[in-house]
Amino acid sequence: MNMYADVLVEIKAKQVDKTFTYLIPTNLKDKIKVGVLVVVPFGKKQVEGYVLNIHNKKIDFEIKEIINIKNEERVLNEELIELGYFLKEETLCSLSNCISSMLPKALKAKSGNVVNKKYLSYLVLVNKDGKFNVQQQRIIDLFKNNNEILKKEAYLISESATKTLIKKGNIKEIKKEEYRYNLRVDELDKPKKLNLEQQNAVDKISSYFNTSKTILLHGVTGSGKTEIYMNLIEKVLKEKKTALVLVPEISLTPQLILRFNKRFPKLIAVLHSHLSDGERFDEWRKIEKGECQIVIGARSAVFAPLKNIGIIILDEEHSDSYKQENNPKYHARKVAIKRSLYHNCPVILGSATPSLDSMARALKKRYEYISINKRASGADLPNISLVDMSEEAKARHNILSRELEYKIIERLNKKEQIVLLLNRRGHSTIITCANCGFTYRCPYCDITLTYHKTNKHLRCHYCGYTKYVDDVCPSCHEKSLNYYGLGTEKLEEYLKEVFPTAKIVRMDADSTTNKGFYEKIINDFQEGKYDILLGTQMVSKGLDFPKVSLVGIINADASLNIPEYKSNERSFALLTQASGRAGRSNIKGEVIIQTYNIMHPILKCVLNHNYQAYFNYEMKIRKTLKYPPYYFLVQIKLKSRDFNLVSNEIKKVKNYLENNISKDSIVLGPSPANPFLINGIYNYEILVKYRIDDKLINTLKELDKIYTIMPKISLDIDLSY
DNA sequence: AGCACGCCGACT
DNA sequence: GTCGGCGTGCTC
Repeated sequence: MNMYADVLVEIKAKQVDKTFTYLIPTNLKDKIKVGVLVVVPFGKKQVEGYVLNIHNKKIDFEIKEIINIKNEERVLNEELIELGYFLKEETLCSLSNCISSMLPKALKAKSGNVVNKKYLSYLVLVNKDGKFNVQQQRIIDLFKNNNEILKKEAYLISESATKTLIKKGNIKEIKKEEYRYNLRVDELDKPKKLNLEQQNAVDKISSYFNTSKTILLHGVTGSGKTEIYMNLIEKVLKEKKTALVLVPEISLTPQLILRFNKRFPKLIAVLHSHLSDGERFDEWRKIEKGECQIVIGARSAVFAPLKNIGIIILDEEHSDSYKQENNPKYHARKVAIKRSLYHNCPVILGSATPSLDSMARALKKRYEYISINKRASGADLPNISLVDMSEEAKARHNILSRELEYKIIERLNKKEQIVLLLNRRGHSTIITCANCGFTYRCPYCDITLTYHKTNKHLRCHYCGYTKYVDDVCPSCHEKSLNYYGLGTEKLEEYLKEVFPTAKIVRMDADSTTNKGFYEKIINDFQEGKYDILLGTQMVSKGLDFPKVSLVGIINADASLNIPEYKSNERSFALLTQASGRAGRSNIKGEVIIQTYNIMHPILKCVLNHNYQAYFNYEMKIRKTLKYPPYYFLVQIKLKSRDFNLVSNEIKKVKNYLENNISKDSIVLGPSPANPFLINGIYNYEILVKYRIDDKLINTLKELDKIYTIMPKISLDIDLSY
């Protein structure tokens, strides 16, 4: 009987976003399974593709044969294929785009550079009898304590003697696969004794094992959530099931990985962006083969090919990093919940500052809700106070307020540590000529350039454009450039001036470009090699420094003033999380927040550690303005290098939407996106707010079709904006 | 995405 | 008369 395979060819274009049927040649019949990669003829070309289905239905059109199988091991299982279709529905991206974004580069169809397995050569003893010279005997003796030895070791004694023994048939060479990423663990950790609140949480969550319940675990900063997770994982392992742990990229520190490894030696596979393609490939296959029962990783690890999952944990569930910003624009939380339905296992959403979305669902009883109100160490939450910077600026203290400066000196004297948050990198953000008013702007984007003093250049933080700068104005040639706007570099410079004896380290995207720098800064700070750590939001996430007693937030307004509906939510989380770095162990913590908006309601909530008040306040706004979680929101962006084209088309998009969706849905815009010009491309956006709209998705698909065909313009839809 | 087919302008 | 522009449409 003829067998056929439905193959998804690896062409990302939407015009070929469907499977093509091929005849399976007899010589490949037992090798071709659902989920393997194959090479097929496609038009005049050969392309790679994924086998998504095998059947024997009669075909009424001409058909070609599969040329070859690329890899005997399959790269997709049934669940991942199902997830691919799910992603396509969620994001409106092509299926091949969705599927390839779930896989490590090495396993994607048609990956340019081939990633191979790594092998090590070993020797095994075949026959220990015979006449040997001294070197040969020493090699034979190596096998007294080992069944197999590394070829390298035998070569250390003598390469030629080793080869002679192989030739004589006394020993034999075998190749074994070697995984590239391995964490060595010298000491093991025993479970810590849980406090009452932690134990209650564990008990309650355990009662939802073998159900697909989503549970929001709302625990204050430092409440010991990691310990709860590890306790739960232990129970899951006892049931012979596996665990998937997701954390934001930034908190996937070596410390966290080590902590899990000490507790669960050899059971952990790690997936994050700092692995090489080879390492990621190896980690993936460890998981696929069932050699690791626990996966810990960032966003894309939500697709890890674990079987028989017993629990899925999303730590810091409010984090923006769970949303993929390029296509397919999925949210890891949604994928996690989808997977929990497949595996019939609970999802734990952990956070000190739950997203409004999750909290609203918890209140509606869609999610189970568990809260922890005390820090595990017994420490109190830090004291938070606000400083009015408009007063300080009058006293010429516009970078550090007198209060914060005084408190820093106090901590330096007591040999306690300080963390300072300034959410803006570079030195100065605006460079203006005092003589003629010239301001440096990016030639490709409509934003001002940021000055980076370390290498004396200006940089665009959107497109990466850089330009050297001297102190002469390019317009009037006077030496009259002024550097306004505070970034981390300038803050560092200022701190070194004010506290000349303090040891200061800066952590931001610029100081951590080299591999391992991030890790090194964290380690050094933890070991007390520095007194002050300053940086962007990198310093606010999940780090645990017991000796930090003071956190200073240099400019709380930066995040509050961003014109986006989520800016309050982001600000509350950022400020609360940053505050949570203070006083985590036995030293009382204190937080100073500097602001020009001393009356801002969000700041008041942060000040009082009052999540509930913040939640109520923000929900009221969202309700009035018809934003999520009361309404769903879709963002539609239209982009082109041709200003006239995109300005005309965006109006047509708006008309088309208004005529083809429910009358109850609200179309906002078009308005220039922020920023309007990026890298020479003009960006417009339209937002659609809706509750129930059964016409919307099809209308969006139609629009998508129109603009995929139209040249020089592209449409971008974000369904979970 | 590629690549062929196809129908109109400017050239040896 | 032909060479070549890129609009349209198909790929199992």
